[in-house]
Amino acid sequence: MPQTMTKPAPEAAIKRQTVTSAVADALRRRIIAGEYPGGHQIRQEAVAAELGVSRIPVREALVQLESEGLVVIHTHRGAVVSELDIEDALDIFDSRILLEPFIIKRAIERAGEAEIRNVQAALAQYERALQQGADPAELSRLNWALHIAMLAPAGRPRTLAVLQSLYGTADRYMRLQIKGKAAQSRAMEDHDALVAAYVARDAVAAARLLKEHIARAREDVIAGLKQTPQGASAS
Amino acid sequence: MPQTMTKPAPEAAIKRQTVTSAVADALRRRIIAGEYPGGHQIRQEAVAAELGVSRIPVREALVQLESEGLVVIHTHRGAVVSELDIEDALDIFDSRILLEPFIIKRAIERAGEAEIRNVQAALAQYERALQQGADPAELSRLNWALHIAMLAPAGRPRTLAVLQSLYGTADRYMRLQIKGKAAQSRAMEDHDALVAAYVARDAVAAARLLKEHIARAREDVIAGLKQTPQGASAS
DNA sequence: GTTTGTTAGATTGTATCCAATCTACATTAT
DNA sequence: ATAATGTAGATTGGATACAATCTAACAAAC
Repeated sequence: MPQTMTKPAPEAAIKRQTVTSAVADALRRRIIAGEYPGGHQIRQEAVAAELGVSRIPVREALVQLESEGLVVIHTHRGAVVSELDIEDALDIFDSRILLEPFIIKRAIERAGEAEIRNVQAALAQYERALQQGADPAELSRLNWALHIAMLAPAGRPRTLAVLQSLYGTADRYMRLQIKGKAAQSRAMEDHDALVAAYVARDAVAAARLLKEHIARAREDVIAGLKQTPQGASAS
Repeated sequence: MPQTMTKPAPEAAIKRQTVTSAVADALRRRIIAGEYPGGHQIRQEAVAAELGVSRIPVREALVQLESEGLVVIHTHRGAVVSELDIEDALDIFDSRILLEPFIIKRAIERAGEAEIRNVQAALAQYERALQQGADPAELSRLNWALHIAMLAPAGRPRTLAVLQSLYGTADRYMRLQIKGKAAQSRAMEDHDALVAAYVARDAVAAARLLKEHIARAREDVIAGLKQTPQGASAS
């Protein structure tokens, strides 16, 4: 009998880069950076020519982005970068406030030493970037990486995917806030306290701090949306 | 200065049926019905030939389905129908338990007379179908329509979309349970009590009942998964 | 007998081309 | 002048064709 059992599931299968995913990354970056502001029409032909590919991968990338909530596709009329109004922001942040504290409690219960160290490393990386004055895109990426590091040990990949999508949708609108010095220092305090509770394995405190942290981010984004009703483009 | 012209969209824009969306519907139906069991490889060419279309809309439909969690696409190796294990089920139902009770509270606060009547109508339609012995697909559709009718007045379309996706992913595995007479009568009791609280505008009671209702569905699905480790195909 | 290299077939990824639909402008009738 | 209508250009949706990659079977070497 075959004792040389073929591995039933490698489980670390590499996700090879394809043109479609590369285009999706490029478009996502442009939308989040504000290069394509809300309401902007994305012309398939233009994107294809600019990136030196055909329109097929561009279209498939747009289908992906629509599922992420970044664009809306109207049949025969193309893809438009979706706009976030205050209701949408409340929608997104309320869901995060419900899901993330629950997940972090479970994560703390299940996190091993290695996971704890990952969280500390993610925090250190974030603060280092902050001190070095990294650009908002990098800061946002590292901020979310910290959240992921804290939440991932819960072993809830589907909920995590939902959260990632929600974060990505609101990300554009957090950039304006993330620049403010006041918001930066407050976020840093939040993170320090949160990671401290995490390392101490105080699940209840961590859940409460995370909830408050997200609530503050929500207020920041809403305040920003109120004074900037429509997405201002970044030249 | 534009004062408040944030809403130029008619908001009832029809979503014209395209071949891609038709293919997505067909594949979704087959997966949910168990015609394509978990682990089944979906061959683009075969689907295209069978539906009389080219492979392009099939590919775009698969990208959509991947975002819904129904399939997993491996580069150069095709799309495989995703399987639900017990961890996934817990993942999905825990998120629903967190989100739906919150949303229903908000919905009850904002529901008008017309929305209340919609809920009652959805319940009546569900129970009528149950008495007439409708097939599981129809029952599941009406069950979810009832949930949507109760949740929609909250005005949280993004959260609702998330819930729809979560429901759709677990839907396949609820079919087996939905056939059982015991589960059916219990679900009917749940629905009756829930809609009664909804009509009485008792938000707290409705949230509690909904939470318990989803928890019971979760237990049913988990029990089913335990005795049927892999998705059994429906001939 | 096991393992490694090779090669043919199958399957997916992408480019090119054609058809269907939309948008904008010009024309005409009221 | 205004509104309705028709037509041309632009843009997206879909089909066909080709290239890249994977899978599996087979041969050769240890």
